[in-house]
Amino acid sequence: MPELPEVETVVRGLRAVLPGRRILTVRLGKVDFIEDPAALERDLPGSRINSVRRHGKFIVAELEASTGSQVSFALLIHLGMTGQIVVGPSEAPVAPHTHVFFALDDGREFRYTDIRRFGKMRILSAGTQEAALGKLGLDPLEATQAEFVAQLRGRRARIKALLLDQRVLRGMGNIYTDESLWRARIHPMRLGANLRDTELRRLHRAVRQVLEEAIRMRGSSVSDYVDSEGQRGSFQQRHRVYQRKGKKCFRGDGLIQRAIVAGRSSYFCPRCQPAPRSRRRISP
DNA sequence: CTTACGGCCTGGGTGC
DNA sequence: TGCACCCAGGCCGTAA
Repeated sequence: MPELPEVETVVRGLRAVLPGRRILTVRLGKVDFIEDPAALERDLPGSRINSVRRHGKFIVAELEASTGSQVSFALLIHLGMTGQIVVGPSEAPVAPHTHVFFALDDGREFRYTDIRRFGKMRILSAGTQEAALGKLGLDPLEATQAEFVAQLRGRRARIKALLLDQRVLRGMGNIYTDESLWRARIHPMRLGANLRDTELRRLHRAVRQVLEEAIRMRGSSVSDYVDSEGQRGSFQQRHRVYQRKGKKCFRGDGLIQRAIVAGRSSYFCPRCQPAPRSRRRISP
């Protein structure tokens, strides 16, 4: 499942091959995950890719319309759960569930494959970019400790839900949320408002460490994630809690538990990550 | 306004 | 062999 480190790895790969390239033709398969397929077919052919960047879990390719016109727009891609982008020779065999093909001016082809089609693709004109991306919260790697703490302090939702909320922090998903909470020794059901500042600072450090290490290891390949060169990541070898239910905690004798928190399966060590005092429903 | 929750989309994996 | 069921991330509607 592509989260921040996987998307960052894909973006770095694309950045090595796409800037300067021109899109010659567009071919589409199933289009139900594309906001406006006709816009892709209309605007992309002849356009030039100026840059590629990551915004949370989104990939943003900045484009310039065909020769001379100077009109700039962007292609926004979200990989969802199973989205993959590969840039390679146009004669390479086509993977199943490949629904987008861009022929590039160096003879290669940009392909988007997405088994479940939970991904999203849309064209952003200059005016709509802020509306599409402005709602997102802090980048967890760019946020200072003070900004991070300020964003979570006083919030009454569970810390797991807050970390997953893209309006609070952009880019965290289920894996890195659980791994960060384990490192910070914070139970996923704790409420933001009940965390001490020292705990929030510890969490900030844990989030940064986990994400940075995961990026160095080119992400986690749990099921089918591969980067733009078709390479798997290796951070799954460093997972301490994710999908380790019943196994021994790396820090002691605790056994990793699984529970649904914020509607997501969550893994944690009940010994290192003490549960909040369960003051349940007080309804009459 | 904030939070919680259920449902929806899709299809591979699992278990019976 | 078949098939019901689970699950994933984001989003939306609804309720408290």
